[in-house]
Amino acid sequence: MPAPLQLTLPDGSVREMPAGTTGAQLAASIGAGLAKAAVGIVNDDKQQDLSEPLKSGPVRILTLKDAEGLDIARHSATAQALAAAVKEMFPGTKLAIGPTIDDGFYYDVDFSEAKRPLSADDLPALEAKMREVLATDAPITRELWAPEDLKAHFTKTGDTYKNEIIDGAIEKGQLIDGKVSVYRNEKTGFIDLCVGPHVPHLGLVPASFALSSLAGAYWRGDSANQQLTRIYGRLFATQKELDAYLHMRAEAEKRDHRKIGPALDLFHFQDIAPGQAFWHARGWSIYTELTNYMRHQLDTAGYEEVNSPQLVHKSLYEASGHWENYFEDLFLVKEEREGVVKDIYSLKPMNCPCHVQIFNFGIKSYRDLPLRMAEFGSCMRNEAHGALHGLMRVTGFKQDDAHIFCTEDQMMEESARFCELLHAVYQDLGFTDYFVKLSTRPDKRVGSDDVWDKAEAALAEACKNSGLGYVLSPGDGAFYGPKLEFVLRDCIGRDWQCGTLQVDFNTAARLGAHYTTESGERLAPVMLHRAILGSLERFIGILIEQYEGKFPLWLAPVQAMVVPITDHQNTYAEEVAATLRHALPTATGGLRVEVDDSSERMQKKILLAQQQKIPYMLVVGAKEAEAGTVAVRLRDGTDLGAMPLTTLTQRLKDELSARQ
RNA sequence: GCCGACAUAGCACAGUGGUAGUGCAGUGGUUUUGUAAACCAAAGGUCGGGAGUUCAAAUCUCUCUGUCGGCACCA
Repeated sequence: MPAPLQLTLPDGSVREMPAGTTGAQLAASIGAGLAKAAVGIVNDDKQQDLSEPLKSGPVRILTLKDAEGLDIARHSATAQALAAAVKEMFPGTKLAIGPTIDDGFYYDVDFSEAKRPLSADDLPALEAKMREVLATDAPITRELWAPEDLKAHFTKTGDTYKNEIIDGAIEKGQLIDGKVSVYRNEKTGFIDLCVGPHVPHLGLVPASFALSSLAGAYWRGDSANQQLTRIYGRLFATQKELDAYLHMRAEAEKRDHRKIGPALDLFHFQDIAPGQAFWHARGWSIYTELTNYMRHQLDTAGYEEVNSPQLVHKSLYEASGHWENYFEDLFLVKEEREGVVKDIYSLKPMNCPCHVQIFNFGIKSYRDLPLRMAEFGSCMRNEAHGALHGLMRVTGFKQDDAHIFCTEDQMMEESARFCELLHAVYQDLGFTDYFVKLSTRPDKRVGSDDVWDKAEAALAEACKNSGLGYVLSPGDGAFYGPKLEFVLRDCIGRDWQCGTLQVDFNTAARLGAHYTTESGERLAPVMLHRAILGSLERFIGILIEQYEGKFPLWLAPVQAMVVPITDHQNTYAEEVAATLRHALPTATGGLRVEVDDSSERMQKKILLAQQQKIPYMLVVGAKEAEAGTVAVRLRDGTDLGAMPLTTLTQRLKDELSARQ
């Protein structure tokens, strides 16, 4: 007689059950309600099916209220309902993989041998079919198959991608006693390869889901492979949560910088210059303020600003390695004479090789290091067309770019100082929840492994010293060195690299940069490539979404709108505007004040200023003109009442310096 | 670049083979107004570009460009 199980419940109590007890039996022994709601169980820190026997140790029964339980339901929805529905409605399709994601699930399916491709119009019917499958409440049972038998099965059903997954599992030694787990729908016999767990019966998958969109996706994430059709779905425990999620998405889309930007007259895009913003006066004032702010920050931190050429001979990029690594993305300019190409130049795709040229001018000694060289240089990259995305991913952009030339000994301190500066800047700009990615050596790279070891260790150490937690992203480094990426999130949850710190032991040496050490040796300096905002375009895109266009006073394109009540106050309004413009300096000149002298009624003028998200509305009527005051109304509707201009100026001055 | 979709007035949209529409914005006029939309009028379009089918194309087909959702890429 095997020893009974000792099961520790989440409340700390211990329950003794006979050996062989399953999760389902445990749930039933606790309560009928729990038994009905259970979708899986965590036993001994491992998720498993309710049908599996338990081991002694901690147990936690999962329902849709647990994140893991919801994940199981999402998993069953895609693998058992969506997959089965696709196979039934579209003969000839081949199933690939169907994992869960943050808000739901997707399934990748090969439609190349189906009668026609899947279109978004098919989603409602597909979703209805899923609901039919779920409504059968079919039991889902786990089975272990010999790999060869299972491969024969999938060969028969045409799902040959599954066989590749099985082969991969064999290779990685992931079999369970030489077998592979599958899940079977007991009513239809549909079988999907899966490690599980799954809900015990389909009735437990909530009806609160929706197929949301279609996309292309490469098999195994490799563009050399077949492209599959990815079907996305969202699933939550209750309809209320699904509705709340969809509502949140709809609200988030209103913050989209691609909508707000043109609506606020900040910038626009046009076919004649894909991926390059036309910056309007109002958008450019933000650009100017931000650049000016960064310039001050860099100056204080001991950087010197330079400017390098726009169009550079290809030999520089051949020497740096960029020609080989990014040839496709260079904008080339051919110099032709009488039909013969004499020379090829490239629009500058990044500043670093040019900065090395400046470094190389004259002999450098260890006394010159660290040398911090900054440039708000204009760069052009011919990005893959499908990659372009508003201001976030563009072909033409400027960065708050700088390269720190330093000795190996100085590298750590410089990295720490950079992380500190970045943090201070992000705080000023209202970003506190950025996250950090450490991207390590890619397959295609230059330099020896021990140099990479050193560079990667330096970045990890820098994070540690600055108290930054990071996510490791293996293989995502630049070809010349590893990098820290400082990532910000846009309104619809997409992540964008903004700041970066890269340790480069290769480029300086490749381009012949060196300095004389104390002992008279000639050594190549270490280069730290770093940016805080990253692409100004991208950063402004993020800022627009962060503030929903309601910029803090110092960044606001129009900082105050003077609203005369009748045209008798137009002259006074102009005087007020002129006084304020002269009273307070900004990066674009004086305070950015406009007067709405249109013949609209005041109510309409306020509405328009509000829609333009102008922080201050200064209403002037006969009373104000008489008293030499303005009636101050804020963007949020607050009425501060009438005040003398000097009071207002002080208030604005304080607000500007606080950058709020 | 790849898969799927989309492109109609400045903006938001309607129009599925037979005379190109609505609202807002813009323009002209009237109104002189106290904290989120005054009134009237006229105007505004090579229906993204090109080719084709048809008596006839915004509408169907092909192609190019751009955009959107993803994938891949991101120095």
